[in-house]
Amino acid sequence: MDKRRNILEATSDLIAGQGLQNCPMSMIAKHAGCGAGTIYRYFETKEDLVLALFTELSNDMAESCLQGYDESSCIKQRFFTFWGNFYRFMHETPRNQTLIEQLSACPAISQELRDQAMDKVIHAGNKLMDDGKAQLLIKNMPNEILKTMTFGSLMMISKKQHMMPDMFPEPVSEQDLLTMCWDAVKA
Amino acid sequence: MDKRRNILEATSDLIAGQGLQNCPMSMIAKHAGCGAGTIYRYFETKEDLVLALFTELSNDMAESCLQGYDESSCIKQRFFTFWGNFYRFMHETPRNQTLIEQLSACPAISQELRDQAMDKVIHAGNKLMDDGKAQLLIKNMPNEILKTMTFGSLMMISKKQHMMPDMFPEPVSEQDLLTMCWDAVKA
DNA sequence: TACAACTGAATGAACATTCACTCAAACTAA
DNA sequence: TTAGTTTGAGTGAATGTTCATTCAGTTGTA
Repeated sequence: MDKRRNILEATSDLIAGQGLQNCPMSMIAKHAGCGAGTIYRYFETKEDLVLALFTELSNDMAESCLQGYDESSCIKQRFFTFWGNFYRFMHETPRNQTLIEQLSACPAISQELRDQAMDKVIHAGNKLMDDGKAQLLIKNMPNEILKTMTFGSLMMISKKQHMMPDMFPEPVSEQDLLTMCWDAVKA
Repeated sequence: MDKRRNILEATSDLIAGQGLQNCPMSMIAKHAGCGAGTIYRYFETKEDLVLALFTELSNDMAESCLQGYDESSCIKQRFFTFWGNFYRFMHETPRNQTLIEQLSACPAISQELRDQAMDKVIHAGNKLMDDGKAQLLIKNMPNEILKTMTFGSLMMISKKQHMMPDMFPEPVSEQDLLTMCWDAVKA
């Protein structure tokens, strides 16, 4: 009986399925099983709704990334756990992948909010990189570069697998992907 | 006096500046210095206009990537030339970066057209990867993975530098970025 | 009854597209 | 040459559509 939940779920499904442009409030209402006006009892505007969705998704991602992440493990182990979690979050639930993609291109979401949300995910990543550099296991480069390159390659590979599965006839090994990322950043 | 040219240029500027959503035909017409109706003498629909822009941009990118690319050089040299060209195309002309970003999220551009356009760019990349694997210099993995990961990381890093310059107080060395990519794919 | 939650038709704004019109250049016939 | 005629690029107000948002009315519940 949680209408707010229904509305957020419906919005997720529709944005992931049709794209942000092609999901009018009327359609969201229909999928959520309520009238269009009801949405406005829970969200002031459509922009508000999209923002709430983005915030929720970011939190989910942050939580996923830190599952089983143990800061007392060795650097390589931490790297594989953290980015493996991230990759699976995108890859096992393609809806997440598409949502992040769509919402990232949405002008309603300010760069500030985007950073703030992403920072939750990548904050632990900063410490990981710093520790790795201190142990001379990771290239001595700005964290922003190390993180962005890893993030970008995993994001793109999961996107492409999702959008063009034909191009990957044999399943792609997560280990192999993470090893490529590790090779890129390791000293 | 080339109206078509003017219209394409105006569209590029506006999409890069305001985003695809925020550039109505009326605004494009104004910037191109013509009436709204005139655009329809050159492009059947707005979608058509956007498609033409995307095709043109893809061709530019393909041409850029192959500048000074010599297939008789060694693998590492070819890798650095090819992907260095790609990175500079994005990085030196942020408009290109933003345009690719905006147009990639546009549902009007079919996955098919996108691949076709991208393939022009990355076709030479396939041979590069195959040659590299034959010489045991590059990891024995599907080309699609090797290319997508490299493409993704360079794309993301140039995007982030463009959108959030504050996060990169010191200039980022192109050599360092390419070395990271090379380390990721090398055997 | 009162009150909150809910509904979906109605409203108005934004926008792609159309089309009746303008006018300068090209062409023709004298 | 020149007056008359045709052509078609160019124009922008008008049209029709798509939506976000509102609100008068309905339903369910205490």
